Amino acid sequence: MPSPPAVDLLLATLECRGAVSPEERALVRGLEGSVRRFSRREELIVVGSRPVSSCLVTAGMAARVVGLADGSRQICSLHVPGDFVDLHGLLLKQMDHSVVTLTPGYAVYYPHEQLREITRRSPHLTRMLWLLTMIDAAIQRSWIASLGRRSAQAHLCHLLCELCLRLDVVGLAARHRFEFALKQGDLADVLGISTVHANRCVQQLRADKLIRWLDRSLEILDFRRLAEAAEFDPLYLNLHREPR
Amino acid sequence: MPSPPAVDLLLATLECRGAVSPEERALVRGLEGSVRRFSRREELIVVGSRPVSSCLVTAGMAARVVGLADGSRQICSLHVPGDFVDLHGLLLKQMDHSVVTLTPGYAVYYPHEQLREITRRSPHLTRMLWLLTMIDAAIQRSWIASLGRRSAQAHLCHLLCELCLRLDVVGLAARHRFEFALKQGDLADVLGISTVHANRCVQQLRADKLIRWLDRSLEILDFRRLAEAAEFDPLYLNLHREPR
DNA sequence: CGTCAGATTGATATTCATCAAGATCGGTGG
DNA sequence: CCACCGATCTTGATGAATATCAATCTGACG
Repeated sequence: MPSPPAVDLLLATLECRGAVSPEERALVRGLEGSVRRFSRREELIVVGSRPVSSCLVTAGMAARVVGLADGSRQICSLHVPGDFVDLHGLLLKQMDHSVVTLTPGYAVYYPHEQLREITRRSPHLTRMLWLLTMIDAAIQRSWIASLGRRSAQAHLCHLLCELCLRLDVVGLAARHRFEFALKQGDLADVLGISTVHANRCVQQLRADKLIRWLDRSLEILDFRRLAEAAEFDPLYLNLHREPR
Repeated sequence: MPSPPAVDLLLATLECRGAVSPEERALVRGLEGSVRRFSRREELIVVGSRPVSSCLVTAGMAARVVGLADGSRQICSLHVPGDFVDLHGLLLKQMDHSVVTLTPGYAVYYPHEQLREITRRSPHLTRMLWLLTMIDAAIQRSWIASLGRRSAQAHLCHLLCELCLRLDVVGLAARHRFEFALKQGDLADVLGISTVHANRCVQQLRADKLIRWLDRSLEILDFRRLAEAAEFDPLYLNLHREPR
């Protein structure tokens, strides 16, 4: 499988949030990144490094990871196709966390110089890139709320609702069904719980007939009930076009 | 007590992260905001609203809050003098959370139009404002790591280390001593635990002679040990000037 | 067939929540 | 001045959520 068209994914992600003019579209299409194929458990970006390019996922899933001294780790964001994993590296010079892959896939690295050029040429595109990083931050806030105040069970429901909508933006979640190739251990590192407990939460969702999850493919059987269990409100994903 | 000079605080926050040229300084000094005095438990920004200005705290402490249906709430960021609480409102149109005050203080509201004008006139200042929002996001990531993988005790240690350094940037934490007027219930909403448990964690820090906390004033008695207990690494706060 | 990673299950231990009751303290009306 | 009040802090007892440890089970694959 070759790498999916990176620029189309990026445009889909942008256009879901606001209008993109033909000139701006041309600017984005002018980006030239280097494609990288990855397998599971590769380090796309290393903590402490000073990247000179930003990494867009085009297939598969990656995660930002903070490692603790006792060997445990916390995943502080998940990235699906169309996501800029480290656009913030354009501003923050030194990485305070790593980015690792959770599944096989593809990524494209765009040199910061090209992105900076875009910020010089188009204030509106600059705002849209900034907006992408702000949506990222909004997702992090919702994760904080889940970690702090939701049960592990509700947290898992919330996560699945979020992923389904985010994948739908890039056309990867038709009929509430999407590829979900995480190991349960990775899921535990997202939810901040043990692998054993993560497994029990998954079992519960299966028993409640809320999801079907077999072999890397996950289907949400009843989105409404899942969203209710999680008090899920998609407002924070900014899935509506705003006037410029 | 009158409102502290807002622009100086903002400049201190910016200059701690990078150089500001005289012209840029003039641009910032040209900002005209409206001052607001607040007491505890006021809502500076209401969830669901569409702000037309961004709010800079100049004295006291404010927090972004997500409320859950069962009446509980999670604080997903704390804001100290010099912090733009909702700069992201410039990009994200509708607020996905509220901002409430945790202590009395002052805030200044800058109309988005003025901020947008800055982004038109100075690409470098734009990047610095963007950087501020990115530091905010980095702090949120570290909170996620604490919520997910640290004990409540270590989480509290980490929080106090962070606050001490952030307050030091604006000169409000000389000799590891700063005003900390949160109620223990608010602290619990930061840490994602119950008030009772928060109290026990505080007691423990007192018993270990790591802090003294009396009457709104908190002193860190042994920063090094506190940082060790938390595995605190200040890298994420970006407290070093980077070349433009 | 043996091996290995991952999923699952059961038993037990820790952490933290909840409930209830005092203790403390500043403010307030009489 | 003093009794009272509400908010907050503190402490103890008990229960629920989650971690940890240890097996077993499953399927992919050399």
